Amino acid sequence: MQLLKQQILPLVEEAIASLGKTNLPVENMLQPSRELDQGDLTLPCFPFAKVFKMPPAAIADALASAIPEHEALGEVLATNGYLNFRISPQWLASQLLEGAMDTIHEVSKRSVLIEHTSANPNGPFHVGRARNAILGDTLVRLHRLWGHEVTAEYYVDDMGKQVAVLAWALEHLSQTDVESLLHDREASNPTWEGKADHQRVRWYQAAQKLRQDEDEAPAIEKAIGELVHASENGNEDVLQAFEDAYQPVLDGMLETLGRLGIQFDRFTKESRFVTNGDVGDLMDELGALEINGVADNGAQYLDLGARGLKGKTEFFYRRGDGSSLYATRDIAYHRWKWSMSNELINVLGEDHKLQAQQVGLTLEELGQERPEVVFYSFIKLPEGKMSTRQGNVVFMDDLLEEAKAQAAKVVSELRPDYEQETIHQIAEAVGTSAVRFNIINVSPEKGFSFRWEDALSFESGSAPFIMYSHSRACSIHRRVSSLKASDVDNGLSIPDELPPGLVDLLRVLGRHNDCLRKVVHEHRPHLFAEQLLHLANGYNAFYRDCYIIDEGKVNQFFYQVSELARSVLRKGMVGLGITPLETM
RNA sequence: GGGCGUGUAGCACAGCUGGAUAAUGCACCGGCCUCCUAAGCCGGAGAUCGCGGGUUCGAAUCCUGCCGCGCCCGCCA
Repeated sequence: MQLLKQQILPLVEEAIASLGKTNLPVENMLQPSRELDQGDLTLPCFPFAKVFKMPPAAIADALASAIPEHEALGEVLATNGYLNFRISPQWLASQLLEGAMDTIHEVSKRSVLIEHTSANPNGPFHVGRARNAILGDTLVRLHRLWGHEVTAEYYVDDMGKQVAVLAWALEHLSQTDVESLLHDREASNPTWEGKADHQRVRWYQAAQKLRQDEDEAPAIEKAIGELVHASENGNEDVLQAFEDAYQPVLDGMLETLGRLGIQFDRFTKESRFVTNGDVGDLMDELGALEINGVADNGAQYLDLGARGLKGKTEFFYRRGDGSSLYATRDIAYHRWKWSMSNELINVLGEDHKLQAQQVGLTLEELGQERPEVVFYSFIKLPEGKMSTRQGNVVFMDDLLEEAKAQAAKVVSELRPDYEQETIHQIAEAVGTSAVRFNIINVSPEKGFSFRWEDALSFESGSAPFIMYSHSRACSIHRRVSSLKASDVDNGLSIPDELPPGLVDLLRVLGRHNDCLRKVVHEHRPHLFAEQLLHLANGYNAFYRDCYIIDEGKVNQFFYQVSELARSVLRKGMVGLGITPLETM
């Protein structure tokens, strides 16, 4: 808890100096207490044992009696060799109500470019692919909450084989061809009939199937190869045909993301770096590097083994025919990104780890920094891997519909008096928020299993739990606002005795910005999800212990605390992409 | 075969820049609506932290060797 640490660090350092030593790394050792019932900050005294030639417990005792009284300190207790500091709840309350939470953000404003999602525009999002978007968008929101200037960017893969396949299929296959090729597959869900991502992915899948066919394949491969080649040489007609093929698909995908509250500030097309000459210049520069190598057919690569890469060390950036590769364009893209921002963050699936290494090492070779990368593992289904080919995927659109339907069922049971329109609004907010939370709640590097049961859980440990606490605070706000001024006690005095639920809430609030700081710097949004759960939990306990409106009179102190919690909850929810409903 | 990641209660997961009784949710058992929304609150039970060594006053956390799972090792994207 930084709030307390700032106050007492000098006291602790003096106390240690009084035992005869200075220059010990006290600042790092004074840490947030592991066990919250022990206190707020803890100084383990074991490492001091050798220095002072005393048992740790005796050191803790000596330090405890050497710490002077301080307004911020509730109690200082030495137990089992630990020196525990408990914050004064009254002091904490006064600090928080005076706006302590608004003032401790960093002064320097950074401009951060976060690239996420960047999925190939060839079909609808399934839950696995959507993890990228949810993670990325949450990072965008949390950085903004922290005060950074953020650009959210989608890198559009508008050239290369995947789009070529789609464009070829749309040009050469009729609807009848497609459906007969896919006769053994599940039909597409009629709900999404008007959505181009669900429609056109059938053409893509049909073409993929044809490419497996021995008789058909050679001619198709030749045609697609020509398209790819033309796109990589910047052929404008071909690029235009590609765009006509993928743009409706991309629009459909973005519609899904929009429902989740995910938006982008900029779309940058991959072909841009080919047509403007950046890729060509880049390849010339790479060719002049010391670690450059040339294959028999003229293809070029960098030997990154010389720069510490293990395994396969040759990184090819230029084909034998002189054209560029995906990673080459990615490097050109990164140099362009660096020209605009002082921090780059990419969100990538774990399958891109090697590629990210190659891009990063090459950027360093060119004298540029490497971007920070947040990798995530794939979401599995209980039946196994999520795979479009095998048909065992959960589409985001289907999940969102199901979540909304479940939520609507719960709302109409819980609030029978609500009108249909209200129920739908609440259900949409609850459904989308729950889906986001269920995914962001898990640390990115962990591959987790998607289960409908969890995704549609609206109880403790879910987004609706947080939303519910927030709506309680809103309800109180509305009631107080509607009271006559004479019923509101204007004096703000903090009582000597505070109920436990209130103290817990204050302490959660006191830790809130510590958590946000960590999350923003270490790119670990799941910890912020946990913090909001604690906050909601804390608010519920406070709500239980403290009657804000009692017998028609408002307790001003309680009300101020409730209002602070309401505001922190609301901002935090926005930070996670949870809709802050005022009633539910 | 090599590289990277992961393995924590029946299930799903926090904690992993070493610190005191391993946190949370689901499921399970018991209690709380004449009082600001019970999508809530309180209590209970449930864990050889994958297995074996090592470093340390102290290891879920660091090192090492096994084992399981995932991803990668294309002049694809």
